[in-house]
Amino acid sequence: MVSIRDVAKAAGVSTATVARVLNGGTPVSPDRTERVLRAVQELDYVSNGVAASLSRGRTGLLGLLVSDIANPFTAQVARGLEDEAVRHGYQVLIASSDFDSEREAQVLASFARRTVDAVALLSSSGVGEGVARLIRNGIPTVFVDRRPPDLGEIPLVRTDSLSAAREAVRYLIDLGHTDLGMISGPAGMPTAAQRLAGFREACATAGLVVRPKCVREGFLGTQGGYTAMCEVLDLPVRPTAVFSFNNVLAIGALEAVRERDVRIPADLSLVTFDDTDLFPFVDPPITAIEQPAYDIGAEAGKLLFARIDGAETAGTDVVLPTRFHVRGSCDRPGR
Amino acid sequence: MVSIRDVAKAAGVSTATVARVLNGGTPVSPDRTERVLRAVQELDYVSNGVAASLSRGRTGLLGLLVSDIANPFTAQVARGLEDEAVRHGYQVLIASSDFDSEREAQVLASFARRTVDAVALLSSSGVGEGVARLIRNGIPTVFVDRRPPDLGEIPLVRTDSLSAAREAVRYLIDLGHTDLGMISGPAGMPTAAQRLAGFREACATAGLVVRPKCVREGFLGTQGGYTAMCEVLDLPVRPTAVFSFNNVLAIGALEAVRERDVRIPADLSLVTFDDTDLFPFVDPPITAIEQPAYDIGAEAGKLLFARIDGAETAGTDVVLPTRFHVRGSCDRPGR
DNA sequence: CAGGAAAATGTCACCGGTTACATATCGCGA
DNA sequence: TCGCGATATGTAACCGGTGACATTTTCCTG
Repeated sequence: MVSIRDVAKAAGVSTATVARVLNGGTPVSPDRTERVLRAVQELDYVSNGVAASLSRGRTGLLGLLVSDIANPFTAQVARGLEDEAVRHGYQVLIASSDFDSEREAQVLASFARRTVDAVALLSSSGVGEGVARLIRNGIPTVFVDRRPPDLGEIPLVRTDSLSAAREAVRYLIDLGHTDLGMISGPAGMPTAAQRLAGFREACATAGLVVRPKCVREGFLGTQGGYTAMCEVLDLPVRPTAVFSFNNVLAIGALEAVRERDVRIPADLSLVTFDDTDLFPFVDPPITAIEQPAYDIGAEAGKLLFARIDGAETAGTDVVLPTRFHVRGSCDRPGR
Repeated sequence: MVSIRDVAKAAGVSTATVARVLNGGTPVSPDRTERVLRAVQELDYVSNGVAASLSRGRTGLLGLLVSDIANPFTAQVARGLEDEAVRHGYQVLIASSDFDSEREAQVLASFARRTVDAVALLSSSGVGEGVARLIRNGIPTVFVDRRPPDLGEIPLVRTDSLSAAREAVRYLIDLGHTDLGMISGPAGMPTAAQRLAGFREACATAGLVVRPKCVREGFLGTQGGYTAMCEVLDLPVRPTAVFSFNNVLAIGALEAVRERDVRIPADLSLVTFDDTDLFPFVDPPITAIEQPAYDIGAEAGKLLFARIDGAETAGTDVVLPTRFHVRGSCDRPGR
């Protein structure tokens, strides 16, 4: 492996001069500059970033902990974060946890060991100790989409789940529905709690009673949505409208619906959090709440780089707007 | 920042002993082991992975260059690769190139600088010089899905695009279609060439003439699919069936179809490469060729770790099977 | 042409683990 | 008790840039 010393020797200069030529900063005479560049060329020298990181105390790495990078929402967020990172000369280390808190802890520990310069967290549970260590080590951290309750001082980038859910459910209620159900997310997940709260609020405001059996906590993945929807549809009396926690669960829910020959929207109205390119083309087109996933990621990146550049970001929550797409999956009940 | 020397001092041992306790290998007396562990605990010591990487000459990083991590196929591949990486104690550095060859070159250069232990390439163009440098530096490399023509010796993990396309198109022909169109991908992309070749082969075998105007080269993104499909649909005589290069283009194509009130499958049959969770629920359900994206990523990982472990992998191409899902987007022509 | 500041360049300690090698310690048989 | 191999432990060079500081060169002023 050819090192900076080899280049220095070949060019007949000191390592410092080589570094100066390559990294800029202090000027170097044209003559030497050229000699160095030629040596670099001839030796096919590639500077060792690991050594540079060690010396500088900066890795140029951003850690991103997600539950599953294959989830479209997550992937969009990742992309937004990455673009922001690239803008600052950074790269992104992505790790999926599958909502496994042990795995989460491992990932955070590994981020700490690698001394990533900042961490974005888009995952599930508390990960308390892991995050605590990041904080202790002064690694800028931001939560994305959701944040454990006990970590309020760390910034969060999110959408207003509660209001968005409330509005969507109100839309159902305004259509005339009085018996609503929800395919919710895992109880421990803050966004699940918020969307459920929005659902309940809207119902309560309208004076509607929510039957407990109509609210199913789906574990994540399409399978969870399927199971939950099955339970709802197999009730002796079905609700006339269902609100889904996210698009993945909604897809599972659609499977259950199809399996039972339930007609949407005639027999059942459906609204879901999270939009998808294909929802407009589903039979019927799915009414959905769109989250600006890309922007969420980008915003998280901005926050992190602000911190890296020395700004104080504690307590800075960023709330991005949602968009409600009314399509064809809802109708008045009893049609 | 507390270092191994601090721990050594606190425990009253040498740094070597600390390293031995933490990394295993040579045994350490129980007494000292305990003192070290306590010191680690008390000082909240986190080993510096950068220093370790420099010293060991291994980073435990896998570089993954993709065109866009937000693409569902890509994200699945990434996930497969990541799971394999985790199994080996590795993490994945993901970078998107947006098919920009300059960006690709930058990413590869940065992978080289970071001395990632291996690289998986799922991107577009030649990236010739960048890849050449990886090879020169002995960094194990694998292509995923597609490989530039001049780099045959580097292993590739893929599906058999050509046959899959041929079979799908034959399915259309067997339905009675004689005037077929294709929304193809960018000409430079090997998979685009292969799928197009499969399309042409099937047509040729059946003695069908493909009208040049019916084959549109869509640049990528839904927008590209939309534009291409518009051009096809605006022909004086429309083909009766269209084969789409991938699911993203297909979504764009669906937009064009909807805009023009073309009925699928009555007026137009549609088949696309790449499946999606939602295709079964689209109106009509989309007939599609599924690629085992996750497995492709996992397989790529296996190949890389085999190389890292010293195996010779040059020339080892892995071809994974596709699955053809017949749904509702195709019918006999003229119905 | 001396003198001195500015600009260019060189030297080298340092970042923090790792590991080859040297040294110390222990156990056991003679 | 001595001696030797086996085992445990310590020492320090090394990985490859970086950048503070020292030194040299350049160039301008008087």
